[in-house]
Amino acid sequence: MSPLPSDPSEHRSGALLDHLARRMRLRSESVLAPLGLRPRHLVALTVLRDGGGTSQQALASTLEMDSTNIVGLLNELEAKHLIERRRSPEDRRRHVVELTESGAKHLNQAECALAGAEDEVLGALQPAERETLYELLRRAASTTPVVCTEALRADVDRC
Amino acid sequence: MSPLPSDPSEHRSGALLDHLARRMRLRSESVLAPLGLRPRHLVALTVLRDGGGTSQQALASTLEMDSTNIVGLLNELEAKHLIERRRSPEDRRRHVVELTESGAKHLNQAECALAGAEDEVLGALQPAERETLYELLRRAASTTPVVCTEALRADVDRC
DNA sequence: TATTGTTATACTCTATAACTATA
DNA sequence: TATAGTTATAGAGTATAACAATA
Repeated sequence: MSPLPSDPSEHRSGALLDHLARRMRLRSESVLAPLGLRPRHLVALTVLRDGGGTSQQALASTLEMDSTNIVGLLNELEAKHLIERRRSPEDRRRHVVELTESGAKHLNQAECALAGAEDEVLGALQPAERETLYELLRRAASTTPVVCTEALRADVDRC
Repeated sequence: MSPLPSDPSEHRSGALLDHLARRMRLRSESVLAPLGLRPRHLVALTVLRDGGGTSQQALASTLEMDSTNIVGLLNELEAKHLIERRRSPEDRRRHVVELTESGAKHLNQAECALAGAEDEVLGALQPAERETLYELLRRAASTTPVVCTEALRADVDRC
């Protein structure tokens, strides 16, 4: 029993994505707990490593999270000295958020620890297939889709 | 800026899965709201369509959700007459949960409506690539991974 | 005694609104 | 007036514990 659409012509990936992400998250929580981190922390650290110093608003936009939740998230990471907040010299309203050296180290350690969780969740796929999956996910995630709720709502009328 | 590991040899898909699933979920909520459904409902309906009549415990195991949350979820779906609960004749403790005709119809309608959301989130991929992605996700989801928290926790020591 | 389902409850995650400071 | 960040708070999602019915 698994969440697959019965009509092969449909092939909606949404439910599958949701399901696998949940499985991965449940296992990641166990793996990251000893490090004092949660999956959400890891996503933020990853973005900061690859995106460099950005404002909190830019971070909120990238993660599609409410900026109020970014505050608490960064507070926790800052308390662990994994990130740093500096006032931007150009615009003193902005906080430039950057990964610390310790943050980068902890991120690498966490990613290594997560290999086991991923092996478990993606165990049905061979290494080459996992690589393909990674590449597809990476490309899909690299674009920031335009949010247009009204247009999406209208879609339901077609059905 | 996007959540990609910087070291190509790592290729951890966990954060990417989390990120894309979140994007999909945010859009799905908008699409499903007019139908009175939420993403979680759709996952359950999909499993029921493909898995046939199962007990609530089996459903909890498949979805890796706590069984107490299954109760509320099914209550909502039953109130909308999208699923039915029947006492199992063999074991009167069990509730056999099945999709109603109306439930199957609403599920198809919802999946059709979700096409727009998926187009938005997976817009960077071509149709053939989306098909590949779907197939990989489907195969990964079709196995129920063994939950072994202790073994996972031990992984962190390697890093 | 063990299992299925349920209720009650607490805890976490997330979003909305109002506030401060800078522009 | 508008923007970046923060705080307070309410809502949804989830898990833990105790219970009822059945095996």
